[in-house]
Amino acid sequence: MSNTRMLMEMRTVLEKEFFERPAPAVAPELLGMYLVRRSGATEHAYMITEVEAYEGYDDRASHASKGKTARTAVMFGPPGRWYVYLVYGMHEMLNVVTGADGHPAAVLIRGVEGIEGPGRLTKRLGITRAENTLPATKATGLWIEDRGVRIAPHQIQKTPRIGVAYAGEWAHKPWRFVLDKSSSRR
DNA sequence: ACGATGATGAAC
DNA sequence: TTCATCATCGTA
Repeated sequence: MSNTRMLMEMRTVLEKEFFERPAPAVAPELLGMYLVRRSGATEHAYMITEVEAYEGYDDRASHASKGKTARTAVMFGPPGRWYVYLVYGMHEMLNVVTGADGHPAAVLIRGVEGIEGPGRLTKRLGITRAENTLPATKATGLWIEDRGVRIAPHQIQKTPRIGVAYAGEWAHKPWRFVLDKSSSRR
């Protein structure tokens, strides 16, 4: 079997260790990975194209900055679990918990190939708070796969996070990472 | 530019 | 128990 063929067929479910790092390190590496959804017999995979990092207690844009509560408890738990919450009374937001157990951090998945916007994404894939706290590292209902796509640094656009103007200095951190289609060829 | 729509956290 | 706020989106 050729090397190329092996790469093309590579399908590795991301493990807990992948997520056991600071969110700003994990987030850009999720670009090019595949969000995989199984509903009954059908399975769909979507390449991740837009993410945001929320890191630690001090990040005022993060829900964790208010401390551990019923909602945010999962952020304080082990890495590699889903954190799904409702915002504006109608949109479910999909996050993966990162960092060591006890350290609150997560990456918000804001977009995948063909679906722009965190609310649209969860609606299209049928993701709700029912997924909250479930592992993102088991190939059951919803998980993330490495399918061999490698993203070069010049294809990643860094910007401040969206919708966090209330967060003071933290609003300026360049912790939103977008896969830039126009720079995908060199 | 604005309203929808309900959970959350903090104040009372 | 009430209140302001919210990691957004569709319609105007």
